[in-house]
Amino acid sequence: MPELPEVEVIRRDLVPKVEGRRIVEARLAERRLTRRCGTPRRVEAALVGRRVTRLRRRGKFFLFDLDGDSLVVRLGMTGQLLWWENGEGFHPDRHTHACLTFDAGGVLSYRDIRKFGEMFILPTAALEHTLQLGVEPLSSEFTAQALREICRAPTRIKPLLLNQTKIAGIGNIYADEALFRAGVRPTRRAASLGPNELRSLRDAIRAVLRAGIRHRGSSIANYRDASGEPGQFAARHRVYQRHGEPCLVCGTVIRRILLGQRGTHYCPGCQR
DNA sequence: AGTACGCCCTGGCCGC
DNA sequence: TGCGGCCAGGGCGTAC
Repeated sequence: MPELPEVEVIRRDLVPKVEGRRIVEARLAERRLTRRCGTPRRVEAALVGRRVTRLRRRGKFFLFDLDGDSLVVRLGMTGQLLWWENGEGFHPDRHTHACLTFDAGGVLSYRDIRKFGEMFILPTAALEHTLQLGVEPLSSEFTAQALREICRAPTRIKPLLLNQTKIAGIGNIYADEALFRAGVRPTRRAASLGPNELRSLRDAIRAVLRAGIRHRGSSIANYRDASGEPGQFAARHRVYQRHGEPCLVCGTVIRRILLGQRGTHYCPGCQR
């Protein structure tokens, strides 16, 4: 499931391929992709002939800037953005829902088994207002003080970390891993966290996201990078999907509970 | 305001 | 071998 690190890995791979390139052909074959706004035909028409000036990331969203407008891509649970140099080896299958051809011949395809992802176009100036995303956790704005403000809420800490309007880009895997590294139980009320815990959690969030990027993402289910390769970070998960196994730090059996309808993994020994 | 729950969607897995 | 049933879960809408 692509979260901030996976999106960032793909973005970095794609930057040298697409930045400065012009889109010569666009095909969207799935109506659901544009459900938030527009239609497949309108998005296709808005893409052809446009040059990608920059490829940015905001939370879990890709932003392909097109000189005034931006193509927004979110991968949902099973989305993949795959790059095919000169179109070589590209064969769309039943899960390939979109395909962009660039002026140098490269092809960017969008594949999504469960169709939870989306793809639409907005004026660049409207992005922030429309997407309603919180602070970027890897930016300098994400200080312990910023996290303290976010945590002034009666909610439990884990659902808060998953709230994209508070902090952008954290999903189920990195929330569980960050809480483990910070020694904080996912069921704790956010407002009950002390200064040391807030600092520790802020540092843990940044460390785990950076580690995820360094190891090219977590390949649970079907995450693949732009070249179709899996990431290596899942082997370094300390709690996520390790329930029933001993904690690597204290040996206590990792537990799995439901929190906000999400599978939640934690160590009862290390997390208080 | 938080929290619960259903929905979307498909492949993988389980039990029979 | 085959098939029904269940599960995962990001984000959103609805109800309480």
